[in-house]
Amino acid sequence: MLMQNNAAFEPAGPTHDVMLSSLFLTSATEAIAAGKAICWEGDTASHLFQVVEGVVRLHRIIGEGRRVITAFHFAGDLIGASLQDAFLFTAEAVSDCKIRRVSRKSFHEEVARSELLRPVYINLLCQETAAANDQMVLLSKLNAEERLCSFIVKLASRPDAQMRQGLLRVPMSRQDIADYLGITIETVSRTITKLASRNVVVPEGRHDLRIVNLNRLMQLSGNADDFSDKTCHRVRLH
Amino acid sequence: MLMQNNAAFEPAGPTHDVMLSSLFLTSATEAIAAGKAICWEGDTASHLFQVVEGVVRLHRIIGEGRRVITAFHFAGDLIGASLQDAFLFTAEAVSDCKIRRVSRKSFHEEVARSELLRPVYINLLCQETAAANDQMVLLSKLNAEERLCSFIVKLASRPDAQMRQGLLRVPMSRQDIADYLGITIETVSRTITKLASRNVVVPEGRHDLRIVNLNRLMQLSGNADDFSDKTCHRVRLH
DNA sequence: CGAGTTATTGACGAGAGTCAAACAACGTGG
DNA sequence: CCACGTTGTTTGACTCTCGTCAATAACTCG
Repeated sequence: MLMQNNAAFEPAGPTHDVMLSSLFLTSATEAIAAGKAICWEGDTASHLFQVVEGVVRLHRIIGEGRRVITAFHFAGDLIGASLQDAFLFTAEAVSDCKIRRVSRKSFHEEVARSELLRPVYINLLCQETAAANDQMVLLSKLNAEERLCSFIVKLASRPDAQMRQGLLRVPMSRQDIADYLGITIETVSRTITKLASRNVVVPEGRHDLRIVNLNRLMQLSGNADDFSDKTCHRVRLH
Repeated sequence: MLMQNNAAFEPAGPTHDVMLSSLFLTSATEAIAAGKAICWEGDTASHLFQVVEGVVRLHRIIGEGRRVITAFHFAGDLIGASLQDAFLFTAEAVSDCKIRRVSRKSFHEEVARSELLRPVYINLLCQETAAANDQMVLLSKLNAEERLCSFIVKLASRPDAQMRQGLLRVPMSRQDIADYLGITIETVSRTITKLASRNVVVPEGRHDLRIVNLNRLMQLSGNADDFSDKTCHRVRLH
């Protein structure tokens, strides 16, 4: 599995963020309380959003209460860049968030106008597709332990991961993690317990994980080969 | 599950195809024998391809021989539109194929130059993401029967599906289907047998399915609600 | 501090995976 | 055109991972 970028959750790379972010700077930030929705699946996608602070989850509901989380978005990320007419997901704040919004119309006008912005935007779309492909691989072929380990590694690999002394912040609930990884909350729980007993990661409260053995964690994630160079050095434990 | 377009396998819509296709018309068609590769995962993505004839599968290999097929591409479809530097998949001919190629460089130059082509290209990228999201939902939450039914419905919904008297051509092997749906070849086989015993679809040879009860098939695909209007009328049995 | 929510643990079962054997389809050469 | 070998598919028996249901425990927040 090729991880072509470190942006496994969010599509935007750090350098590019800055450029597209400029389009959002004119609009005021809105505060979204944890659990509240930002937009709804099926609604007309009249706006794009940027996460300024906090974490957002995108999900779909299919029949009798089956929920699939298709992505998490973090500070700096754009939401809705790859939409045509309607939202293909409901976006909700995982934690208390601050967001900005711009109309889809003006966003596309600005992008169409600027020779500089255009490749950045296209790059963003490509990264979104790549991230979706990675997730397809995870959902197709990895077992529960591999899924969870690869999730934790990705979280820990984020440049803005709030980690000190190997303590990783996990803003989302077990249910969120389960729905993102295509397993149940019980399996998430059991897998964490198993990893803890083997001293790979140890939970500290509901929203923190102590990363005890990062190498082991990466091996267990089932993409050991890929994390060899690029991703590895991004993970700093202190 | 929202199916925002009929292009579930291939990202390009019929009207748009024509426009981007024009970029390929200057290059000669190449014949690719069934089973032969067109490009390899990890290689520099120096070219984009268009399928002129036949069916192509995109796949990734992860550790000890686990293969994931991320997409099938049919006549008219572009391969590699969402790539940045390297191929994120290996592309192979499912059946004997004809393809055209253009260099990524010239493709992007042409797109950048043309006010008309640009939105078409962006549209294509968005549809690719949407298709990937649909697949994520399938892989996350549908059981074997739902996966297979939704696969068959998608195949049958293609405008160019070679169907007469309810006979649907299935160019890919059971193994291909299994690797695309995230199940095993045995499960695919057993599920087809079960569907046949219930008179929903009946296999005729290895590469044809008789669609006996399309409504039932759509119900079983687990997205019954969505296929109600849009997709339904695209499926013509005769 | 206590009610409500979220997470963990246990017991059990079902769906899908694995391994292996039989079978059918297809293509080739006699 | 049929026999044969190869390849792909189906079926069976068994296993195992993960899902389900239910009870307990831990955390959070007013």
